[in-house]
Amino acid sequence: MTPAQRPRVEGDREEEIFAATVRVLAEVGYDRLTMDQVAAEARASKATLYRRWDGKAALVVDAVTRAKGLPDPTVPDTGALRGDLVGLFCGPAGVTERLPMSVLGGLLTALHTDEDLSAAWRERFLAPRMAVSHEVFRRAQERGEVSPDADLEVLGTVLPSMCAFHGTVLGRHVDEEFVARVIDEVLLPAIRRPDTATSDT
Amino acid sequence: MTPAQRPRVEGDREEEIFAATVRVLAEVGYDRLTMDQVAAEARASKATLYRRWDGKAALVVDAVTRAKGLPDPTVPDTGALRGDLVGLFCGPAGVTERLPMSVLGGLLTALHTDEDLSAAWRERFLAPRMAVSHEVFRRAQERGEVSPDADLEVLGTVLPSMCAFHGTVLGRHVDEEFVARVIDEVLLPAIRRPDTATSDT
Amino acid sequence: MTPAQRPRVEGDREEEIFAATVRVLAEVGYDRLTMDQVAAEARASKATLYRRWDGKAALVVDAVTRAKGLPDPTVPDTGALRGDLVGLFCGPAGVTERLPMSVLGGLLTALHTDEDLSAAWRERFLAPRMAVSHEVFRRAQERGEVSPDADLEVLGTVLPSMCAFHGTVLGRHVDEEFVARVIDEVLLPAIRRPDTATSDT
Amino acid sequence: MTPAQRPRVEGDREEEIFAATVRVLAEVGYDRLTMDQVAAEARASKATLYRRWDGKAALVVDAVTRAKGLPDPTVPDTGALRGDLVGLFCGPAGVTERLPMSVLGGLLTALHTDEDLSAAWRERFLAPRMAVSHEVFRRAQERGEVSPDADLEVLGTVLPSMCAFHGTVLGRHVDEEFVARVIDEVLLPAIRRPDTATSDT
DNA sequence: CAATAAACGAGACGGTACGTCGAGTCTTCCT
DNA sequence: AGGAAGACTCGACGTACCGTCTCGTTTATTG
Repeated sequence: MTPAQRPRVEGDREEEIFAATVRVLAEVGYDRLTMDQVAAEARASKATLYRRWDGKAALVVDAVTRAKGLPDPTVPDTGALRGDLVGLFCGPAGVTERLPMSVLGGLLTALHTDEDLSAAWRERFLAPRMAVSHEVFRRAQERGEVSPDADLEVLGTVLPSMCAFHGTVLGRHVDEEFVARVIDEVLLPAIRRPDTATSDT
Repeated sequence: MTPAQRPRVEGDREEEIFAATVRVLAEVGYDRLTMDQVAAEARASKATLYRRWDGKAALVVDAVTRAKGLPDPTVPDTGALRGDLVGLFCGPAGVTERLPMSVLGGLLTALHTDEDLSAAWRERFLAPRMAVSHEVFRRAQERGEVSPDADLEVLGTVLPSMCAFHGTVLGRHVDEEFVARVIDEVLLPAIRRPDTATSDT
Repeated sequence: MTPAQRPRVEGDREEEIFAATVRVLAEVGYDRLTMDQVAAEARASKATLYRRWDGKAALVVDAVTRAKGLPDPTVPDTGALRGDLVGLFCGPAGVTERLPMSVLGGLLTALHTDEDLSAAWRERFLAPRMAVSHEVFRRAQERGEVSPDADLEVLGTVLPSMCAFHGTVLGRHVDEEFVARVIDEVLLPAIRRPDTATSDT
Repeated sequence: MTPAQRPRVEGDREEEIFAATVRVLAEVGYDRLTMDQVAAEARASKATLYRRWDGKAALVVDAVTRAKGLPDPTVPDTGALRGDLVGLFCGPAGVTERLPMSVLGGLLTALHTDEDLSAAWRERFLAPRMAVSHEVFRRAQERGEVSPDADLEVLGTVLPSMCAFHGTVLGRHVDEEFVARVIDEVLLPAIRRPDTATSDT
């Protein structure tokens, strides 16, 4: 048998459970993930899981949000809006990986049902990413790339929305080409500075 | 004890089951809908449901797709892109109703898992709606409202994407004001004919 | 397609259905026999089966009772009780075959539940066999082999009872050796004429 | 065969489930007993039932075999074979109660199909009872009531067989009168000691 | 350094929904 | 007109997963 599995320091244990959760998540996707499977993978008991989290959805949200090793969205600074956006969405924390779409698709049901969960998801996962995106647009606006009266809140949502739609509803793979296409065909033309939008793929 | 067991015409039974499915769907939402409930509502047996459909998701997709009485997306013709889009998205088959978002959110899990189902969903539900949307843009292009070299495929996806994102992921209500905002702040500026995009809210 | 399946004369059709029933019965036993299987085997529709019989049990009872080709219990006459009994129970209509026990075991549930069925079973299947058995004892009594005040009703039930018990409850195979043993160790000693019971195996 | 598992208390839960099973069994009989009903009666979940038992038949066999409060066959000792047999078969664990026949009839189908079940039934239910019966005969033989060369195995089966046959196949009620009749008309005459068999009803 | 309370692994449990199966009923179409 | 074909309702089956619970064990903290 394995040598004595001692109760860990609180933070430690959570970390391992998060890791196990993300591992299972990546392997079978959200809806085929079961609590028993996570418990087994983490050599934990289900009681331990439910002691800390409200349920499967809460655990997954927490894991996806707080697991170590998960890439953080970083604010790139290429000096131009286009480069910043491509870097942000196609980087390590971007949407071109398979996992985010799988998780998002599976969570939607739960998000729609559970208000607490929905709030947690928005605050911990969405908000930081939207903030980074917003920051990118704000800087572009400062540089004069974006019209001063542009609606940054809406513009900042275009790319996430379209990536999510493509990845989940349309079931197509979200790659850099798609991201670039949205930027070039929708965002740059829409920011009302045609002179800076002449760059093409 | 058999209340009016009328002879069933070809496909009659399906109609009734679809109706019952949509009824339950509207009442409790996708994830709280159970096959037993649908069976009871339709005075059908579960065997009948499973004989025709692979499961809950397949039944719901079929029902949402083929049930009589569901509003069809119609091509409005107001003579201007903005009016057409508002009419399309805020009309009876639009996205401002509560049902479509509830259903969409619940289905995504299943869509992600089952390829057949996903295909059916795209072909029967999405494709017609996307076609209508595309048609609206095509006519606007003919009228000269939209630049001839605009990427209609991407532009036509902007509004559905953003409505779906707002309604499901962000959990906000999608109303006419939001639709108008997206049109005015993103779409019209992006179509590269600033002279026709001067209309404001 | 199969060539025209014309409606048959009533008795004819029943005969074929009985044959199919017995065929299926012999193959899979009573409890694994399904009405669909019988219908398919007989190229009949289930409606036809249920038009004539009350259900599975009734059909099987009727088939086992009235199917052509099934051996009838015949009254042997060897001049001695022992020979008559062995001939009766180990002959073609005897209990040493596999089918009767399989059928009997399966029917018991239904017999216990349905009074009509139970009556039919007793009248059509049991009664004739018991009558033959009784006749054998009566003749032995006339010959003086059996005491005049012996209780023929009980004695006549000993062998069927014990064969049924061995075959169904104890799950052992009923063969000629067992029949002979019961006759020699129980019946003959019990008929109160020790002088005629000295014959041993 | 159950591996030493640990419910709340060792075997506690099983006891309750057995009790519920026997209760339902006595109320509606074997074939109208459903697993859901037992689960409800025992406030158990079906999963619990199926975790421990293979199905309805296995549960019932186990319950009838191991439930506390069920009367055990006890070896009476009246000093005479006749009294012992009447006491054994008409006592609290005897065959004159309604339940045993109802259960036996219902189980036969399953016993015939499932070999494991059949073995369990024979070992746990039949064997102890047959052993008691055999013991009664053995003592009678020691006392000289029964001929030393009598076939006790067969003789011990006569009464169970005939009671089972009467109760299930013939559908007649098995009462003390019938038991006495079999003893007096078959068994006592057959034991080859006419001098001790002169006792009449 | 032993005693104790907290956290834990293991996994049985109640509950709910699932998807399947067979009995028996019913309609339609065909001959 | 009667039968074959087979869809239909009903109800029970056996399974899967969620979230709760109990038990015995391990660990960190106290007396």
